[in-house]
Formats: sequence, C-alpha cells, structure tokens
Amino acid sequence: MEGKKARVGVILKILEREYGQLESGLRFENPFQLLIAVILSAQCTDVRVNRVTKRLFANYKTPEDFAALGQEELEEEIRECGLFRNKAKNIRKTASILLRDYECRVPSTREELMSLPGVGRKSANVILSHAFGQDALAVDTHVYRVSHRLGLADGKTPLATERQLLQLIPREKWTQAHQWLIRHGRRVCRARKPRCEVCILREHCRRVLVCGEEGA
DNA sequence: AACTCGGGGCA
DNA sequence: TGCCCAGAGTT
Repeated sequence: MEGKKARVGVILKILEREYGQLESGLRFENPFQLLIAVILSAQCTDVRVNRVTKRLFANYKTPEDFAALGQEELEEEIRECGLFRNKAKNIRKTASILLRDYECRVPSTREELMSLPGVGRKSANVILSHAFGQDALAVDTHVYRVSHRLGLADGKTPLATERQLLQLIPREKWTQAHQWLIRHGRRVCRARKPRCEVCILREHCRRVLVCGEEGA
C-alpha cells in the first residue's frame, strides 16, 4: 500500500507539472448552475453543455425560472445536448423539488443530491467537489479508464474504483486528480487510439506494450 | 452488483 | 445501418 501510494505520488506530480491547476470543464457561477449543467452533461461533451447553458442562463437563472418553464420550451433550449426529453423532464422536476423542499438552494449531501432526478453518484460527486469543496471524487469513464491503465485501480465497477482512488490519493488532491485524469483521458489516454507516443506517463502505464495494437 | 435503457457518435 | 458506449435508474 505504501509503495503504491508513493507511485501514485509520482504520477500525480507528473500530471500536475503537465496540466497545472484545472477548473471544472463545466462553466458555472453558482451551485444551481452547476446542477443544471451536470444534468445536461450526461452522454454529452462539455463544449455542447457550455454552449447551451450560456444561452439558457441568460434567460433563466433560478429554480423558479426553470420550474415555470414549459416542457417543450425547455426541450427546444437544450436539444443540442441530446436525451433532451428526459433531461428537460428531470430539470423541471429537480427545480420544483428545490422550490418545494430546499428553499431554492442546492443540497450539499450526496444522499440528497442523488435523490434528485437526473443526478446519480457521479454527478453528485462532481457537485460536491466542485461547488461545495467537499471530499468526493467523481469516477466517470475517463477517470476509470486512465486510472486502470496506470495501475492505480483494478476495481470492476466505478464505485470500487472510487474507493480505491480515495485510499490512494491524498484528500487535498481529490478534486484536482479528477480534473487531471479527465484531461489526460481526453487529450492523450483516449479510449480508442490512445496517443501513447506523446504520453508523459507511458513508463507508468500497464499497457504500454499493447498500446497501438488495438483499436487502430 | 447486475441489469436495462434512450439516444448520440462513429465505422 | 449497426455497434459501441456513458451514466441514470431499477431490482
């Protein structure tokens, strides 16, 4: 375990040197905006979400605004993010729950966040760590894939991987580690055709020998 | 933990 | 067109 932690420390140092301090890929000014962005971001790129929320938040700002929005009107606004019928439904329902139960504030516990429609464990962790500075590490497929390739985790589910990473990574680095792994996963350690030839972590990668042999 | 599911991306 | 896949929800 201690040896593994040392290895993780080396890897985190390399990522930090390469990428520096990173912010969330989702642009937001307050927890409510992040909540909406996170619901929209399921199976959708941050670029699209940011484009949509920029328009959206110019006209609608509060849970009241969103709860009052018609289903079809909202669908039209968020069409670009895909799954728009479900997402519109979830956003309107979530907004009215905030109105009814939370005095229009976004709750800050994982249980409460996950009870909102459209918010699962991954999204709840994003909100906890990025809007409330709380201890959480969101494991999406990028984090999952990269941490497995680097040998930081071998859990068979995102939850198992989350627990392994929480053990290995110092608490104060959880939020940044999440951002670094995502950035590295998007730019270099891609699911298909990983760019091993430019990877700064290739000597730490379990799969360095097979990279390039698959998906090419 | 294992499953289902709707729909977007890409071959 | 068909295959793959992320992530929420369900059991």
